[in-house]
Amino acid sequence: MTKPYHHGALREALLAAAERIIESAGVDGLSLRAIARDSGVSQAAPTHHFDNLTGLLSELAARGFERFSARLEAGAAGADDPGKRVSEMCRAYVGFARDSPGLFELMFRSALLDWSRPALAAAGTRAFTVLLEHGAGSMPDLPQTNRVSAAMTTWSLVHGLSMLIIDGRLGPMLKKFSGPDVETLSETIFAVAGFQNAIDSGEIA
Amino acid sequence: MTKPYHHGALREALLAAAERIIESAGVDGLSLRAIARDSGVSQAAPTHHFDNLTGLLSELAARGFERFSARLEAGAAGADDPGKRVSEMCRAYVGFARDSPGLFELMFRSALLDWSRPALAAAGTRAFTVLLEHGAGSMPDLPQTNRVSAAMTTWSLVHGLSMLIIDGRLGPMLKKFSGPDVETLSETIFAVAGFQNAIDSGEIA
DNA sequence: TGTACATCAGTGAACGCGCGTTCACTGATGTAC
DNA sequence: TGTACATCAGTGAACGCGCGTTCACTGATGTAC
Repeated sequence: MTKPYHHGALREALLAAAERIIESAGVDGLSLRAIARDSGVSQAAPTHHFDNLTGLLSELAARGFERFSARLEAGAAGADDPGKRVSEMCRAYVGFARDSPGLFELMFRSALLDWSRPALAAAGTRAFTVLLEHGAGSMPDLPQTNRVSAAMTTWSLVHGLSMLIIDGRLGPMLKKFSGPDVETLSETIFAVAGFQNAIDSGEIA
Repeated sequence: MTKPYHHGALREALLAAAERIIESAGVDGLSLRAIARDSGVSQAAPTHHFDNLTGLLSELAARGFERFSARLEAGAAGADDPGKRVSEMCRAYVGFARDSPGLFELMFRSALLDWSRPALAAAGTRAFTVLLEHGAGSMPDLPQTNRVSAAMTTWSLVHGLSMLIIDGRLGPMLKKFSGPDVETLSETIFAVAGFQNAIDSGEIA
């Protein structure tokens, strides 16, 4: 089997390579040249598929948000009690961040992305929609402001936890202060999120 | 007044320049050369004061953590009710992030820092201590694990909010979904943090 | 108080590096007739 | 079914850039006697 001159599916291959690199070398290790190298293609080849590095990263982030949304939904789908649903969604959120820390970082470092691209904007919006609908689904009668506030409180909580975990200093800090381990802390916070949601929805006065 | 050959306080000047650059060009715009340029000094001069870029950034981050801790303490000091104290500390946390987004990002991007440096490690630990003592100060009888959990829940919540605000996409998203504005949302979350703390400390069953 | 000398804190040129992007090109593919 | 030709998807060399760091140097400062 000889290498054909035309790759056939270089666009997909480049995105796959980019994800591989982002997870092994970090966001800052990503470059068009590294991606081309990893794909076994000349350094100029990517320009036939993407305007520039920002374009490639934006596409990668868009796909990341799609998978992220799907995972959040799958998490929420596994529970019917509203509080539990939020807890499970939070577990999915942090799970995604821990499984794909590089991709997660990319998705939330907007300086690297072009949010005016429709695919990315749509994917990002969808992720928030999932959090809003499943989190605040149990409070359809509340004013929209309150529903959004509740969703954003949940988002902030798990986003902060994810960031602190990914950054790598949370574990040592917990140890130093004789706190729980990361898993136990996460469970506590998932429970708090579910509980908080119950308060917001009026189930608990 | 002619420029003396010896600067006199170049070390301080370099750190000041670094902070100026980090806030105007972002963390990724920082380089030793840019710092030297901004300080009006040759590009090789910084090596007489810092081992390398990581050393300079670590020192800058350490000082950032000092100011951060002081601000958290000042916030907490302005209130005596435990819940209020936590709320005010959260306000200080987010306020710091919004006032110095570049510095804040640097402080929480450990890939850029050398946490084995004593000054940085001490400053980081101190920040957590402040959060722990003032947040969980009202629950001295609780097991240490619970106190740390409570402090970390608060930390996660405001850290997530800070990150989302700084990243710049929260505002547009709130608008798109007819949510509250950033300030109102922040106030809500500060209140939630105080309330959550009251629950954790056992004041509310 | 003077002076020799060590040390400190700068300069400016140069190194090699990886980067994004452009360019003229060429091989492969698809399509109109 | 053949064939001419346009278009597509690659190559490889080159561009200019900013970077961290090293080097031999020199001016300024401080100190021992």
